[in-house]
Amino acid sequence: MLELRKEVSMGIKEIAKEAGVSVATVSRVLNGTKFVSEDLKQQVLACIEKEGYVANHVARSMVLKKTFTIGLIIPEVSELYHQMVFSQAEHVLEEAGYKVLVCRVKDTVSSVRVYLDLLLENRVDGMLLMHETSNPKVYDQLKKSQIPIVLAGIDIPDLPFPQVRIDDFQASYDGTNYLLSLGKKHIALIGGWGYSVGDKRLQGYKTALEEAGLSFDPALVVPGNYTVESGSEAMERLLASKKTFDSVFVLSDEMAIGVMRTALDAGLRIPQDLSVLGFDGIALSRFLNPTLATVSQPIIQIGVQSATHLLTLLQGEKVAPVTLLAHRIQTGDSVG
Amino acid sequence: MLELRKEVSMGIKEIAKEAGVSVATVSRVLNGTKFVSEDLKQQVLACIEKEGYVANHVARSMVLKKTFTIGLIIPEVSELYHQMVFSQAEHVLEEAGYKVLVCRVKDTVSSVRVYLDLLLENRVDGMLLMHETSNPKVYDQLKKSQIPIVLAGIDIPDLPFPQVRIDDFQASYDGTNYLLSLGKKHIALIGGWGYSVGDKRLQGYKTALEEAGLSFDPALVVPGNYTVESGSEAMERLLASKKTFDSVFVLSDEMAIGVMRTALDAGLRIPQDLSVLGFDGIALSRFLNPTLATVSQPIIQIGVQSATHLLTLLQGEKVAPVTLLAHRIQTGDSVG
DNA sequence: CTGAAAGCGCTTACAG
DNA sequence: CTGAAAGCGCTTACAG
Repeated sequence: MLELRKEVSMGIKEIAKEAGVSVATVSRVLNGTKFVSEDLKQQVLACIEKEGYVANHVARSMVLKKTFTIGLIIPEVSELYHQMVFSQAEHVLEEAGYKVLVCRVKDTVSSVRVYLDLLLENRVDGMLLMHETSNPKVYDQLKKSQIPIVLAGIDIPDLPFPQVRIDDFQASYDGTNYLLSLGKKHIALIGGWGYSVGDKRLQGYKTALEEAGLSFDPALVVPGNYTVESGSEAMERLLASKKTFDSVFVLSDEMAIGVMRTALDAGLRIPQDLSVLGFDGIALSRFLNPTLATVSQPIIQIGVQSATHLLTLLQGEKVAPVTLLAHRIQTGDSVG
Repeated sequence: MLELRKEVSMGIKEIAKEAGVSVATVSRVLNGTKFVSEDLKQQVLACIEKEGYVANHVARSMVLKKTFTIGLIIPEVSELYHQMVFSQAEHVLEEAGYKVLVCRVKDTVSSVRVYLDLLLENRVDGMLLMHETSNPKVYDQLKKSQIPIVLAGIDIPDLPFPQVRIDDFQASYDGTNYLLSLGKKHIALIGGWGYSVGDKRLQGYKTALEEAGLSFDPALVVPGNYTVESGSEAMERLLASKKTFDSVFVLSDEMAIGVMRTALDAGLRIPQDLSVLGFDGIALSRFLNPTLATVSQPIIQIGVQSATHLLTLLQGEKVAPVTLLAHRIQTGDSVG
């Protein structure tokens, strides 16, 4: 019992007493901040080892005014793409001694605000934003937050934070042209609208059609929320519309999985009856049946670069306002 | 400039001064811990609003000796299954006012120790362990840690912490019998060995074969690390072995995806030439082509239940040492 | 090189 | 109902 209580309450002060030194000295050997004579250092280290002392980083954070924690705001849907970006970013951050506090946002606007408060109250040193929001109040709060923030894979024009992403207009334009180049005339589009990235992709699609002299048919544009399930539902809606289409451009690979499943269930052959082009280029895409052709984002780079930028900001230096990374068309058997 | 400096350093003390009350009073309206007269409360609230005061939870954590943070140790591979369990657990924890600090372990033993130190130093209130380790030192450290811990989906017999999981022996036994009941005679097995859950599944497989009067062929048992890629490689190894097998039991759905891809590339028809049975029952399994038959874990329940148990422990109450949840066979077109 | 002491921003008995 | 004051476990000028 006594043992347990000691275990819990053991602090720098107790160590200092046992080692016969001051707390300042213990702190110094713990952090290596200043030279401590070898013998004292050994005494302290011995006591720390003996008592199984575990440093208290919350006390440390308080005086340092630095928590070594990065807040990450990430949408809960579209697991695979965001997970991969997150995973890469986390490695970089971890390497630099930072922890990550993840906030997975369910799509409502209010919850972003809640998470933002949470992160700010917990005094994160910086934030990585992977989720667009259109709430002006959240914008204001972000601007006032006084901490380094990087937008990864998204574009919020009103926010003065560095962005790391692809050119979504161009990527969608290229994807659409890829289908056009294969002779497709009726290209359906599935994605999420009403926010910057989605809308830019919609524009890229429209522009490509226009330049090809094809008319834009709103009935071929169906919303989806980036989950497999929503891809499936969007495809059902397209089939139910009785519209003619020879291909579908799906703005996430996960939705494309749902689209292909529903198409196959409807008796369509891919790509003979229907070509399916995805977006993201998740690792899984190459393992699907048929393998998925997709507009591939440089996922690893987005993660690594946005984290690296954040670290740079954390050191008080500047980074480019927009870092545009290259997308590319990944071929696959789903298009032909 | 003055504005900014105020913003940053604004604390409870400044609010108190502005509102003409004591810091104790501000603290009380902030936390609702004690009755404060309506007029004082309004004054304080007005100042907080006006100044955009953001409470400092690190200071709060220090005095409360409670961080409202849960540490989660999760393997980095096998994203989908663990991600789903994590996602569910997080919802429950978040609902109860806890944050989650995620540590994604790359499979080495030493890194578990690093993460454990990290979590302990940051004074997490409890931990959810989803990653088995066989390092005795880590065991000791865990036992001495004095905080509530729950094992989610894993089984470490030497550790006195509540477990929430399926019966892995039985699940594997049932899966193998399912294939046997369809007349399969040569069942290959792909999974990860050398730790409790994997070994139990191997035993279930062996026992089922034995009871069926079939001999166990070590050459049909191939290791994989639960990623899609490793499933693919394992299948390549099986094909290269020139062994005869009519079915393969793959101990994660993600590996099964890799297995199917490689089998298809080799010209095998699924399930006519080869039946593939997965394990986990991730949401994606129903969208694959062919749809994946799998031994389905109650993923949502594992996540919810383990988090709920942790909350119970956090309140000082006890929970059952082992909570066994039901698995079931999910049929699919990959088996026939 | 080492120590005494102040202070980080809160909460909470303890008085009044 | 409200306030003065101690204390949570550290770090770091400031002296010596």
